[in-house]
Amino acid sequence: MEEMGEESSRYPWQDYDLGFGEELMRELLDQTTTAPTPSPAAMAAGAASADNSSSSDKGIGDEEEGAAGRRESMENRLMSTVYSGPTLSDIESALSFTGAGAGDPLDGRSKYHYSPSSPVYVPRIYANNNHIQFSVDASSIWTSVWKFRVFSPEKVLGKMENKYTMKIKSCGNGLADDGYKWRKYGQKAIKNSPNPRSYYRCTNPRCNAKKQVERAVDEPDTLVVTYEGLHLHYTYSHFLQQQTNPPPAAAAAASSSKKPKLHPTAGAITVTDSHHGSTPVPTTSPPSAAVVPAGAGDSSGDSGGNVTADAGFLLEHAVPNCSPYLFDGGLLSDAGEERRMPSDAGGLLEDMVPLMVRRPSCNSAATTASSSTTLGSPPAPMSSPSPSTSSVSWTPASPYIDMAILSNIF
DNA sequence: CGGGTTTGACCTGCGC
DNA sequence: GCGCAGGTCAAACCCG
Repeated sequence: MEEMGEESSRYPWQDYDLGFGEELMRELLDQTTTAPTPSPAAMAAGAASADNSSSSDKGIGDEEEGAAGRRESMENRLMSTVYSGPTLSDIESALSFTGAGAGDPLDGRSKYHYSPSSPVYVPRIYANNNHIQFSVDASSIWTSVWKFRVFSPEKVLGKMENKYTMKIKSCGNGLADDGYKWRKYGQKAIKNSPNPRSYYRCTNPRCNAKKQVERAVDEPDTLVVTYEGLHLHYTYSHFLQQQTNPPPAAAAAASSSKKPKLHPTAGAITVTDSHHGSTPVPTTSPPSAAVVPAGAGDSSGDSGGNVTADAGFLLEHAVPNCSPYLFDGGLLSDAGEERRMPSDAGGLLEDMVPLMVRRPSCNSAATTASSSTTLGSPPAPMSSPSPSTSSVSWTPASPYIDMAILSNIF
């Protein structure tokens, strides 16, 4: 409790930058700011739906829906072509928990506000230079700082670039396992930084995903991880998961015998929350749902069913729920309809992005999204307060493929 | 022996 | 063109 006060002052907010082109950004902001309101309410409603599923997200009037629809359409346009980083709802979902009596350090510039009564966090959006910045109040949750940036559309589309950076609070020397196997192919001293940068490449031969890992200069216990490229295959964890979904114990046993040597010195990602304090999460094992079944990534025994998301990289296991706004339903889902890949997909292309980014199965009703080329995720209000819907339920039958991404690939 | 890491060399882009 | 810094390569090494 006390330490959280201290921690929260260190990381009162989690910001998400989207480096869109200026013009697009302006357009989006126009849409956003001129919308007759509802967004905050809608968002709050969506957020609140974690508890009172469904009814709240229907409370939006037609007028508001229209405005929201336009905005979402624009957002969809942007996001479907540019974005493949962590969705806001991913993060927000991960952050969701009750009883956050946080203050609001960004009141002046915020557009959407944290609702004290809401069990989850309501993102806010505001312009910051050439970036649209989202913030999720995380002051009383944990000390992790997430930050991602997607570069301008022209870069992304033109060069298949797809970068985003995250800061991950961790302890120990290890790296968080994000579900993929990485091979280190280089290390380089970086100017003005005492910490070397390590270069990793996905071990899958047909995948050119890469990541860079370095320690933050000012925060030695924070890892700065930059992902680049797209994964064209399942996560390692997913294969394990598919082994007939063994019971957790068996799965854990199986996984331990096959545990890949990813980062031998890995410590743990530690996320501190006001309820449980630091919760180290093993990072060397495949964080598969089979290994870390629903709830394993959670607060292990968190009676309230509140997700404390004690694994920085294991968000999908900790909190797979989705909420239906902004980067989630509005931006990243397909008109409220789950897009499913044929079940004979054969294990390809389920994961286009790292675990942290992906969205596990969201099976609830949808919001108003209209885009058909989205990354993502069937919108799902956070109707389930428990973290029970983890990647366990995310079977090959319901992968999410962004057609925009596919078009870039092929 | 296979797979991963280490590390110096090499390549490339960019600013001057 | 030159130098610098970041990114990549690949041989040597390590480890289970």
